[in-house]
Amino acid sequence: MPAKTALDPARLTVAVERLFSLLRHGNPPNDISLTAASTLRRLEREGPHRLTELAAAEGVTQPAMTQLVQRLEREGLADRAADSTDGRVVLVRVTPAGQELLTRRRAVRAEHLAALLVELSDDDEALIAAALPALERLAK
Amino acid sequence: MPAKTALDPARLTVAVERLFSLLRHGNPPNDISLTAASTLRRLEREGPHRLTELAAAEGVTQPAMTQLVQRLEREGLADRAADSTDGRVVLVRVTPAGQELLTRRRAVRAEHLAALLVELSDDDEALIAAALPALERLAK
DNA sequence: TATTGTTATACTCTATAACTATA
DNA sequence: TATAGTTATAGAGTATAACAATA
Repeated sequence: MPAKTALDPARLTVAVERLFSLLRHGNPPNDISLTAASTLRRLEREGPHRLTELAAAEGVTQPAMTQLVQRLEREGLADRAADSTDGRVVLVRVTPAGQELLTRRRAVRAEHLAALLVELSDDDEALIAAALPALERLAK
Repeated sequence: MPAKTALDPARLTVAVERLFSLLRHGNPPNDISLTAASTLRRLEREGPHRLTELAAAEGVTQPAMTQLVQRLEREGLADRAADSTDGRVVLVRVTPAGQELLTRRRAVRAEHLAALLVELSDDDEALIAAALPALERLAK
């Protein structure tokens, strides 16, 4: 049990970039974007949001979120509702089709990552499993 | 030391996506793309490559790599050389400016990640440090 | 006036299809 | 013909600036 192990941020950064790239390239051909997936997950997890809230939460501009929601709407993954108390506000919601896509996407990615994991030693897998909660806290 | 800890691929996938997103949003405004960075790193690590090799290694199409190299060239981060034995071949190389950019980028990201790490407990940091080599092997 | 959201415009990044040049 | 690479075209995804509607 190491008391104070040095963690090299540059190495972790590169590892995260490479892992993400690997995961992305194992995607189904028509996978949605990172922001689209993150937005749908948020809507699933936390319920309907205003457009402005979504843009801030996802770290994109308001126009970018307008367009993202338009794409999600066009694909039937999200829809909009009016706010009864403020005529300016748009409430974005995930649709059942959007929820199904998230479920399917999780299954595909799990499968892909599982395929990568079989090439890893049990020890390595155990180390990653042990660090996963810490990584989740780091990712906030 | 757990003998057989279950590692949930879906959780790891989401953690990687969120970490990547976090790292990306902490970037300097004019950061190069994931593929551009990965390509430059490869050229720095392994020396000059053909365009086709780069495209295959980075998991993008040949036209996409043509355009990426054109952008890198325009920004002075890479250049092209002819192959003396095959007139069709283009050899792509990282320039000194490209190497400097990689160095600077590593420093910036390290700083950003370090800022995130101060909010993490020493135990969590140690767990991640312990898992880092395994993550690097997973990312191949 | 301030807030919420959209429209206009431009650039990066990617893909597929069609093409050119060399082997 | 096959291989290496480019050009043409289209769409996603992002940004900033200007605008419209509501509060």
